[in-house]
Amino acid sequence: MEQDSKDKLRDAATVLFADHGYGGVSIRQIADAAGMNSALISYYFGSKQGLYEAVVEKQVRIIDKLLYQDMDALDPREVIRQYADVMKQVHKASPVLLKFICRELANPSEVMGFVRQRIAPPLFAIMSKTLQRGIEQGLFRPDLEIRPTVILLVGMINFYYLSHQLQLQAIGPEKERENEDTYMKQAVEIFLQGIERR
Amino acid sequence: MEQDSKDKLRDAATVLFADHGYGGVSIRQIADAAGMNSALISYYFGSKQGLYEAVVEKQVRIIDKLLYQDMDALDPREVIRQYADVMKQVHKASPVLLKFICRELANPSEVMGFVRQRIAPPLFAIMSKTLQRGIEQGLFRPDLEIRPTVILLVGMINFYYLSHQLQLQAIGPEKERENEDTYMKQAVEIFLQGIERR
DNA sequence: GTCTATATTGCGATAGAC
DNA sequence: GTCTATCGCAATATAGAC
Repeated sequence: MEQDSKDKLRDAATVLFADHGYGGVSIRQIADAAGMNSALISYYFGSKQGLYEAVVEKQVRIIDKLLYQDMDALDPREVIRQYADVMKQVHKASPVLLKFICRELANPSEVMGFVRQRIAPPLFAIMSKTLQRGIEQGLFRPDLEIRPTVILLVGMINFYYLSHQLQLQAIGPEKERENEDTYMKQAVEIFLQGIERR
Repeated sequence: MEQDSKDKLRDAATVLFADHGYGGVSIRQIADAAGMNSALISYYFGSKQGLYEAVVEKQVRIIDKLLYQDMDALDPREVIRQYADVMKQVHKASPVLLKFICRELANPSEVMGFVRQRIAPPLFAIMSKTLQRGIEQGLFRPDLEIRPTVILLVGMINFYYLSHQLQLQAIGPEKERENEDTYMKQAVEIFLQGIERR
């Protein structure tokens, strides 16, 4: 049962850290949620921080697996559409990921800078290249500034999921099935029309 | 000196809470940073939580003051341009605001849901109305879904500031003066071209 | 591998002197 | 209005039994 106990602890910790942050959760709460003893955290992970690192490590692996596929051969517009689609999968595969990212935006070293080091750079590299190709092919406006445009694209795609965490239904009924598909489709459309050469 | 001490405590707390979150800071750290005694926090604010509420209250007041002006008479495109401009001012007036918002996105009730209750609703109301007007005037694509488009706009504008907190320079040199003005100008341009009726 | 028990540290809050 | 001293509690981590 050794691996089983370790996994149970890490899985329970993932949810609790996502919801309450590193400092907002005690090892006893985590152990209780996992149905284990708190001493096992030191045993398996060395310390509370070691456990946190194990949690983050697993989140990063989910992204790596989904995000970094070959996209160089595709039409640049298709890469952008596919990015939106992959992010949908990422957030579905790991509904808590965004909470960790938010925490890190608020405090880039809550425990370690995993977004800054492991997530953002490869993503920005891919997208910069894609925009550059689109400009060279005459698809996109030649006056586009690459970096701001990448930030814009990434923000557009991900902010939808951020806004969801706010439970904003109260401000106006979310229309029937006005769901992530509606949003993504329209966001990508607006972005592509917005950067199109004309 | 009474008001002075109170202000010093709240100001020191603002920075620390922004950087480390509510649970990540002790009242003793706050008092030290303010050059005051920790007992004064209870004296002035009743409790640590009372102090946190005072900090948030002040942040909300900064936004209220800048954001909610009359915009009904303007060209809808102009409202969008002005929104980008006001957000520039907001983030300049309160560089820590975004950290509080991020924390609340990660944990909608760190201590209280001020974004959900006090910031988001009026903003969404204004922008929904503006888009609606633009569609009626034939300026914007009639097939726009209002709600997703508002989320898109708000995300676009604010994600730039979020990305700044990541200190992403390493991923490629930030070009000379490729600053917030460049970003805002281009983001608004792309958005407006993207939602334009054609 | 898992438990109990505990050592140690730091927390928020307050009583009371000045 | 500000300080010192301290109470009571909960935290992490660990020693040692099983």
